[in-house]
Amino acid sequence: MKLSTQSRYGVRAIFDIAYHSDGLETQVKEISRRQGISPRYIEQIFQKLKKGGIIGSKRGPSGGYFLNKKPEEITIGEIIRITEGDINPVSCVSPEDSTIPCERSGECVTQFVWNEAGKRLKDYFDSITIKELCIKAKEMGIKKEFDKKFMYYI
Amino acid sequence: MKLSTQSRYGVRAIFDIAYHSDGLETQVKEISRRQGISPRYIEQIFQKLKKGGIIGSKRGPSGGYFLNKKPEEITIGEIIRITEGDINPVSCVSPEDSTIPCERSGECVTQFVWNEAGKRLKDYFDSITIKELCIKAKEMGIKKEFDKKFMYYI
DNA sequence: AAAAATCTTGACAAAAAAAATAAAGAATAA
DNA sequence: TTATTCTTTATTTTTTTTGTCAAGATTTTT
Repeated sequence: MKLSTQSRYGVRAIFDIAYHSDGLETQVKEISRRQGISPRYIEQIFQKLKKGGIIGSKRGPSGGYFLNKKPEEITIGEIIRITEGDINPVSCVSPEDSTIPCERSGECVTQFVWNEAGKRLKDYFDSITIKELCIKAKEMGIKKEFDKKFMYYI
Repeated sequence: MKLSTQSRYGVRAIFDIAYHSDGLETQVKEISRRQGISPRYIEQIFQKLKKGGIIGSKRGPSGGYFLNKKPEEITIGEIIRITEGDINPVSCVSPEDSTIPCERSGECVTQFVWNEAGKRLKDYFDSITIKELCIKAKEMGIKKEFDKKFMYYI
């Protein structure tokens, strides 16, 4: 009943881009340093999130990953669906597994419980956006770190 | 984000005792046959549930496992807490892991999200009892199977 | 008292999933 | 052209889950 680290890290990485770089190009290296996540692992997670349409990327110097949508348009649920596969406490009620429905479907009295639990999780995760995390972060006093490319020495 | 089979099987096994044997002594063999779960595995799960106080046991012929409480007093949440350890989508907010709180606690903006999600799951699972599963089973037309020891041939 | 049925305990093994690392390659900016 | 950064695919390691085994203890039945 635990979220995978890909989901947890994924949410934090997306938040990181939104909070520290205003959603603009951010290098894996920077996210890795700020969030304490292995850069290689972030890259792996970001490939999924990119396919999922949440982020885009640009190669080369001053490249990086950026948000494809505004923070208020990205929900936690959206991220988790991509990193986790789906949001359901059991796989026998997952839509993507519907090709192989549980063979006990007709006699399984617990099915509706798992279904309803999944529904509640989805409802909650879909109601929280990255923007709200940013607001929360500000409240918590987490310092914004501007990307070096925006810094000028005077 | 999936429940372990121990949790799913655990709930079904408890339901089985309540539904098919009215909560009285039921042999692992019978539960195994009805629910399609390996008898050894059921035994393993039942050891936890026994320590958790949900079921009791009696050895020897005509022995078996029985419910220590009425079906309406056993919640799904109770069972899952025993089989799963706790009900939380991440371990950094789990009470039992509080000895090793996440080292990023102060700066982790996602913590409250996982906390709240866990709370919603708990609220739901704690609101469903085994009795309700039994009612549901009757509605679904699942046939009650009386234990052989209550059967007399006339 | 003996035999059969049933739970008990702890260890063990197999399988699956998750987590993390690696390396060669392609694109881009300076 | 070179350094930087993402891309792709593979591999390795670790952890968790799932399941099995066997010897032992208890109780009922005969």
